[in-house]
Amino acid sequence: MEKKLDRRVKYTIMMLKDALVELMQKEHISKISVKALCERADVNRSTFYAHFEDQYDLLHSIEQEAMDNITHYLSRQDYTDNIPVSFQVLNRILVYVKENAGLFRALLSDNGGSNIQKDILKVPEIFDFQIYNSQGERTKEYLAVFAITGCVSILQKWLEDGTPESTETISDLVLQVLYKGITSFR
Amino acid sequence: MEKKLDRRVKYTIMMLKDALVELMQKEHISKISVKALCERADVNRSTFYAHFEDQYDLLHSIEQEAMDNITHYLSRQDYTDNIPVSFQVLNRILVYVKENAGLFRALLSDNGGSNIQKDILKVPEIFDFQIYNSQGERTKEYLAVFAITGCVSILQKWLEDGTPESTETISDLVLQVLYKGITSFR
DNA sequence: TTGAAATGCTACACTGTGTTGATTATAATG
DNA sequence: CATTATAATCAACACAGTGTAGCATTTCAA
Repeated sequence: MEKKLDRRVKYTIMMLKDALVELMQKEHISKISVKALCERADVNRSTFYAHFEDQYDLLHSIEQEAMDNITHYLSRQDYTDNIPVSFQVLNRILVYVKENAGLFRALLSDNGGSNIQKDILKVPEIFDFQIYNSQGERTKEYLAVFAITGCVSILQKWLEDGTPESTETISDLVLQVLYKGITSFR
Repeated sequence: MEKKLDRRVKYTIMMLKDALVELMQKEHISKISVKALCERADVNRSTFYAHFEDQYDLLHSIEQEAMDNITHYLSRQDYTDNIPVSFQVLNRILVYVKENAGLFRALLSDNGGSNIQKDILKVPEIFDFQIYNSQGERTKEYLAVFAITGCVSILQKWLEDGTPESTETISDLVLQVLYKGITSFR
């Protein structure tokens, strides 16, 4: 962790992050130039390069911050259930996501680059696949990527459409399709 | 459909497509300059602009061609089973994908931009969700994106790792996790 | 063989990049 | 408040990729 006591630095970085999230609502990260980003944030381009290498570096910083918030958000939970992800945990995440819909709409959309999906996969507090020890290692890996991308895609659509359903509705939907499969909806 | 009888045009476009697929094995489409692409393809930059607007235009053309091949590949199938996607259909796709592993590794990887996933979603021959008419429209949409992205992510991993498993193994895995959920693997 | 079309070649203005050094503005400290 | 440290701004720079244009050259199809 870095110490950023200086108000100027915090303000600059905040402006840059907000600007990137805004721009990423409409266009892909690769199409966002450092120049346009700085103009939107009203920050000098030299200042940008003093803090980040490029847009992707800034985006990664935003993703990191979001992931830290989520993990911290989940730090005090109980692991009583013997399932990869519980309703309680999932719904708590969704509440946080919905509260920061703009941010996650940018991070999870096609405009992001989908790096964050792999980060989510690595958070053991969310998905616990150790209970599938009877399966081979590769099968577990396949199940993991299937589960996380499937869930994230539902969140993507949910966010793109303006989170019309409640977090509980989405949580139930995700858990049912994940555990029981799509045929359980017949 | 356009007619491209001239050998020169076909050769040029083939070289460009091959070059882009090659470059996309290692770097994101946004990082591939038209200049580098043309150098790799040994095609003049002016010639490139005579056919395509930019890298993305060329990529879209490649995706289109691949989708056309898949749909044509599936044109003569029987719809006897009452399920969204049958083993027969899925396995036939996987055979085609495995035969063109390099191409689909590029198209389906993070280096692509994941446009093709939405194209796949629109092919009614692959996923038939009409049998879920008892469900609400939004639920069906959620199930569809969940199914397609989950399946594609498995294919991505399969391709990245060099398609070590047989097409039948992957087909079985996909259908089981899709229909019965991950808990069926306990 | 010949006309048509595709490709190659060169040059051009334009834009964004990443860096540098000097200057201004502002935060932190005693 | 005054001093010091440092962050942000500004102007300028070389560099690279873009998209376009005109003209020369090569290749194809008839």
